[in-house]
Amino acid sequence: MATDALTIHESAETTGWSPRMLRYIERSGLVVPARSASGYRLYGAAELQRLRTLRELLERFELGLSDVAFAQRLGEDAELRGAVEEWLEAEPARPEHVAAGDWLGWEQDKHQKLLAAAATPPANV
Amino acid sequence: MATDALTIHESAETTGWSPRMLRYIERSGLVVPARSASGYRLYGAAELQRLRTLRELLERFELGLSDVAFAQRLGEDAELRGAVEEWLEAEPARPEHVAAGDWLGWEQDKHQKLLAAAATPPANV
DNA sequence: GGAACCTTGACACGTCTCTGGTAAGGTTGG
DNA sequence: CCAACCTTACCAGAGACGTGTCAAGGTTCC
Repeated sequence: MATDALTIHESAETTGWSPRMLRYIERSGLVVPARSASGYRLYGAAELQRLRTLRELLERFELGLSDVAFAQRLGEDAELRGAVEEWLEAEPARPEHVAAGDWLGWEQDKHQKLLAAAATPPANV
Repeated sequence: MATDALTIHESAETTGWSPRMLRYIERSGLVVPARSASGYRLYGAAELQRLRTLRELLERFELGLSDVAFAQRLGEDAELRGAVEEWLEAEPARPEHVAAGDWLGWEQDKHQKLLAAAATPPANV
């Protein structure tokens, strides 16, 4: 039945994660494999790739699974994203070269940031 | 600006945080107050407001300081943001062809639908 | 039918987050 | 000068995160 779908142990070997962690990652909502009729996890090529890149991502930036999970939540929950964005935009006294308003512009669409160009950050204190 | 700047204890009282937490929040990079010549923390009106809204933000969405800190990091580190964004954009469990081995266990993903209908129509491949 | 898988659930341990303390020492202002 | 602030630094404890392991029970397949 399963064409190229791997079981959890096979997936573990090819991705570098442990079976335990694959279940944990699934629980955290980051990589959710399909299931066979009897409930076995089936990891397809997409999931496997995702698991490998996830590994790289975490190591490269020293992130935790919870960080990526939160980022995902940000991408899914517009209300949350808006609230966080709003809070962060009220940058108090941290003058970096940060473009306020643009940053969380993921979920691609276009690059029409009307407000970014208009409002100029205040003369910092 | 020495006029309306509060000390850490005063700020604690007006924001609801404890002095201890104000230092912790500063350490996490979320609200960094100015310092007096001798090193005393000086919270201005902007910081105080930020602290209050931070409180609301955390409670309203059940976030942790680390979550907001990570969001801030996302906003500042373009490379990180790009990497995370890229990872998230890769289709996670969007089964078009996965529907072959259909299983009944596909349950949650509830608010995904709700929010999809609410505000973020795009987000496709 | 039995070996070799898979599933969920639970115990466990180290580390981190979030808070609160306490201690040792500098600042401030009456 | 001294009380009342402030500072940093460390101990502590509940809870979450990241893993491993083990148990009891279904599936698969030869």
